[in-house]
Amino acid sequence: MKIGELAKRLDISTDTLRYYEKHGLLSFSERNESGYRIYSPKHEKQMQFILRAKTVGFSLKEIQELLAIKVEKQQHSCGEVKQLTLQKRQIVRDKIAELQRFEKSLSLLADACCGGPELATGCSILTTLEAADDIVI
Amino acid sequence: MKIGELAKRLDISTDTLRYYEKHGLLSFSERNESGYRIYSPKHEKQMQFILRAKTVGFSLKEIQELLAIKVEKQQHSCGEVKQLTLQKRQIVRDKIAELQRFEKSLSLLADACCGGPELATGCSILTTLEAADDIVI
DNA sequence: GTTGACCTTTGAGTTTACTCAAAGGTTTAT
DNA sequence: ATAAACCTTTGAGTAAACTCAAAGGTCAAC
Ligand SMILES: [Zn+2]
Ligand SMILES: [Zn+2]
Ligand SMILES: [Zn+2]
Ligand SMILES: [Zn+2]
Repeated sequence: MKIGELAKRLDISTDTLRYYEKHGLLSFSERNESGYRIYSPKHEKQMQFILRAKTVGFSLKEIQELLAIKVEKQQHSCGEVKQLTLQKRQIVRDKIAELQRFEKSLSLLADACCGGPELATGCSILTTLEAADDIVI
Repeated sequence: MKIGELAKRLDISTDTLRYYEKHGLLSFSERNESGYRIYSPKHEKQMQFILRAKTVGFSLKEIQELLAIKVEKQQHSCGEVKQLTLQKRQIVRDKIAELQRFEKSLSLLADACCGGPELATGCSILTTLEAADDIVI
């Protein structure tokens, strides 16, 4: 299978496949006489792992760590894998918490503003952001 | 007030102040005979607006729009300001939703893994990410 | 036998918000 | 007078994950 076909099957671009190879995520493939990459089902499986890991929120760097464990399963423990997963979850939770603070502040701002066609001179959103005391957060 | 003093008062770096000026967020200041930037309380107020807007989640680009409205309040309506705020809130909500999907998937993965010192050969996290059918999401 | 759809590589651009370095001019303190 | 602590500009680097362009080789079809 050449790169175009694999890309179509995975619904990603050929650029992405070359990018993953270059960055150590996708194993090198064989090349035919013309230098074209020739992929096997093993490569497709590996890509599915990568894409599934992305789906659950892992970054490419984190996926690299998972892959490193995966190819040397004998050298690693369940605990290591779980730790990576829990670490990631904590990062995600922290981001959620920050965004929820944003959401709350923005809601407070929006609720206090009439949103009408009046001039923005007295807009409570602007005046709140100007205000010296932090009402917002 | 020179740049170092303003930076200290705002607890940001002088680089950041120059960066904001260069990118159209902070108004140009006067310069003294030596070419040093000299800031007035007006500039400090403006920076406080910017920093407060950042605190509630606005990006620098969005803050530019807010500032554009703010300096020409007569030309703009409350509705415009509220719309920017609601737009931002929607972006934030979408991001939260995505992260919550991540959080759920990661929790499912973590809960299914024993996390012990066993070899990772049978780790359910790895096998789930390998699996052909999408149990995860 | 040439068009068009593939494939190759290298290198640069995108986004966001800074951060740092280099090379130099100015002010303040001793 | 000289060292330390400021200030200036320009330009480059960072993270993350691609994405695109240029310039060219390969292959199948008509
Ligand atoms: Zn109003
Ligand atoms: Zn308003
Ligand atoms: Zn286990
Ligand atoms: Zn496990």
